[in-house]
Amino acid sequence: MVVAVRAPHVRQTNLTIVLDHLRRHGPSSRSQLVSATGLTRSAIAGLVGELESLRLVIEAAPESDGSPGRPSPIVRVDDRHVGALAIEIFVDEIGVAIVALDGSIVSSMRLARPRERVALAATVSDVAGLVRRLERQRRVHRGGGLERRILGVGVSVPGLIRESDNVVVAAPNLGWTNTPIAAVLDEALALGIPSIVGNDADLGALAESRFGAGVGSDHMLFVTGEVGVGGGFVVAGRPVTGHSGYAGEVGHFPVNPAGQRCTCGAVGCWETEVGERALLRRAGLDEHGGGRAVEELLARAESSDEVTLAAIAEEAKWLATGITGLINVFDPDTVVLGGLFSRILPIMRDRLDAELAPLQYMGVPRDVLVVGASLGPQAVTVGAAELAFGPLLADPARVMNAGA
Amino acid sequence: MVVAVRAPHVRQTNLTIVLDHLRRHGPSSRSQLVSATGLTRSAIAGLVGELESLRLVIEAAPESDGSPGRPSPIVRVDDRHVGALAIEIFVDEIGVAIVALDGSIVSSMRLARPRERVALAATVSDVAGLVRRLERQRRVHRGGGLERRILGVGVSVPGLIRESDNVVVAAPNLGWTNTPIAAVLDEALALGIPSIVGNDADLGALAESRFGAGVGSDHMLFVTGEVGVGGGFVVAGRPVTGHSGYAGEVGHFPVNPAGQRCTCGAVGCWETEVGERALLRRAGLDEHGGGRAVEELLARAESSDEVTLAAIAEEAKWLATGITGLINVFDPDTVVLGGLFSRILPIMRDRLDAELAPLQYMGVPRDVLVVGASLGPQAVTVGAAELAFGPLLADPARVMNAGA
DNA sequence: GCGGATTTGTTGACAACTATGACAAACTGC
DNA sequence: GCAGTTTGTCATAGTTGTCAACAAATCCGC
Repeated sequence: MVVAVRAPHVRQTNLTIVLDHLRRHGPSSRSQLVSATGLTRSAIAGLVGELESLRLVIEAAPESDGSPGRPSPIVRVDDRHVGALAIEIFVDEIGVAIVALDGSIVSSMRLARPRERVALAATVSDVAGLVRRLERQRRVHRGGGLERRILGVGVSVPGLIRESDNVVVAAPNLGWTNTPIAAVLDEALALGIPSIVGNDADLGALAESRFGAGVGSDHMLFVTGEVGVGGGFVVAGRPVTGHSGYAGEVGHFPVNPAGQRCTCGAVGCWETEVGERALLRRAGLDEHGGGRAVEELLARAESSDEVTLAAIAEEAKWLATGITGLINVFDPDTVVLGGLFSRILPIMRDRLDAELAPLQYMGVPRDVLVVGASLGPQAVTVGAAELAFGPLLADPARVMNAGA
Repeated sequence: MVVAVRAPHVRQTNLTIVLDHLRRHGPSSRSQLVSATGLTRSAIAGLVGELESLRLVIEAAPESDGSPGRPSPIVRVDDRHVGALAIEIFVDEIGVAIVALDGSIVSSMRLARPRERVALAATVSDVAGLVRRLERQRRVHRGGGLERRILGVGVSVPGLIRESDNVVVAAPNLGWTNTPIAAVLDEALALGIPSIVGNDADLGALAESRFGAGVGSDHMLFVTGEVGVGGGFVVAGRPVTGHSGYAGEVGHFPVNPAGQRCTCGAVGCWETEVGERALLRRAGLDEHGGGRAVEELLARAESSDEVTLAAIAEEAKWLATGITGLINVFDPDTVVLGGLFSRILPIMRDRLDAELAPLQYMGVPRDVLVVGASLGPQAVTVGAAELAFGPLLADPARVMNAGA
């Protein structure tokens, strides 16, 4: 059912647009907001005033910029009063963080863990413990200072997430199947705020598009090399999630029918040719060697080891193959490479460009920017927080008035 | 610049929602509109009244359905007063048609043409001639009857279209490059209505999603087998066009690096393995034999010719490979197969299902419906008209009041 | 056939929001 | 200090959907 628009929706939408503009473009004067939104001065005054009373933005004294006329007050996002709890679940570690509305990480904690503790119960217990420690730390640091309202909980999981009920349908590396992580976590944390769960690559894509290398892009494709390969497509700041939220599983995109069998059962998936395992294998290292093996590989590349450089060149070739397919299907203006891919990008840049050039469709120049991610490992943290901030951004007044 | 929402936008949006609902779900009573949109009875009364005075809908007498209460008048799309001109440019023929607001084809004409006339000038001159003949026929048939206002011109071209200025960037089968078809056509037709150009596969996707096999689907993927392979993805009734309008070129999606060289220059594109040329080649027929060769192939399949059936089975295998990749990337709820694929679907159904089953991601059931297209060759006609109706659907009052 | 229950259309008062225009405030440049 | 320019503020007006009350049209049971 398509819900129609009602009169108050106008206000809600315009509040969102102003807040969003400030988050994306940084501090702006009121008059800049007027020209950016097309609204009148009075409308902007009302909207900024309401956001200010919701403590979501602050107005600073006008600064004269040398041009004639009365100077306009500067409005910026107020990063002091609200926050999101970002929870990251990886195979080898878990992390929790408090993220402010401007995307900055206020405080965070990480915990390495042995493979025996990846099961649901152990994971949730470890996360709850970490959250309690973070809370204690916050209380000490605050020292009578600011109370930051936590508005949402965003959870990153390396697996397939069903959007409708936040269930982890499959997370092969964790051994989870149909795991109701959100429900279990909500009970353990008892914060009274429902968690929202997302796929790690999708969250990375979201963060890069809003605060990282994808800022300014309309149609961004994010491809990240972790143990496997993940991806996400973001149109106009919104992730394309697909019917159930499973979109972006580019790792299992068939590129080589003569290739290797994938963990998913099919043959020749993209992630059998690119990503950590494929690269380590080609470089003659243990493909299950994890982070330590990757560091070894990068060191060897640094010292121009031939086998290693050849492996990276091969990686570039297959990366280009898949990216070409995705460009033909999605037509992005920017492709952001994350994770392992962004680390080896400087080394494989030339080869990658050379492989991409002739593969363009019909000789038509596609004008696609291929760049490395700029947020690094923090992308997932920020992305999880963005997920948690979703309701606030969609309807600022409702969310802020709810718990006040 | 994101334009903010203003008060009149509410009405515009609600008019669109009501009109759209009637087009998609067929005639509805006012009370059905109330529950579908969430608006009040008074609001619906106002909206329906305005659409009626714009001559876009008609209200029929209430029909009692046996339930208690006052019966509600039936509202349906008025298909008599407005229309779109759909122009289809193929390699071997061109077609023009008048399509009503409800998606029905009012009148149409086709013209087969020799390969010598595919150049821009000859094409436009042939199209203009055909449009004039259609106009004459309309005038005769009308016989003092209804005047149908033509609100837009939609043009289908088998090539890459730049959305921003309706230029055909590349149409290999026509030999066109950077061809400003819309501008030239506007001058030749002199209708005073700007043409909007779309890719044939994208238009087929749009039509199937609104009036064909994709009705009711939220996330539809359309894959059509013509000489090459085209595709389109439609989310919530809107085509995903990409940054420049090039999205959906699934034919040049790399599936077999050990395969054949494609006309685009790359190796192993999907359309080297599936589509008319690939199928004819495998069946031992002339791959450039066109429609006649396809009919021969279908006849042989009918009489259970072994080579032909093996070729179709191979087609099913490669079709499944590509579809799997697209499902993993897009997560559609429905995949609609068009063109050649829908014709051979009954023959390859079992093989296709068998190939698709094990290729699902991580053993998670994906619950994707794979169906044949239901509009046949009319899909492109209807899709071109939908493109032309775009402005009307986006703002009914403005468009109808403009030329009145 | 008749009255009650139910559903729906209509009408007018109301609320929410933005637009408009007049005026005041704050700055630059001369 | 004054003219010119830009911006904030305020009151008023216009548009649109909501709400509540009432009228209309149907079904059902008697």
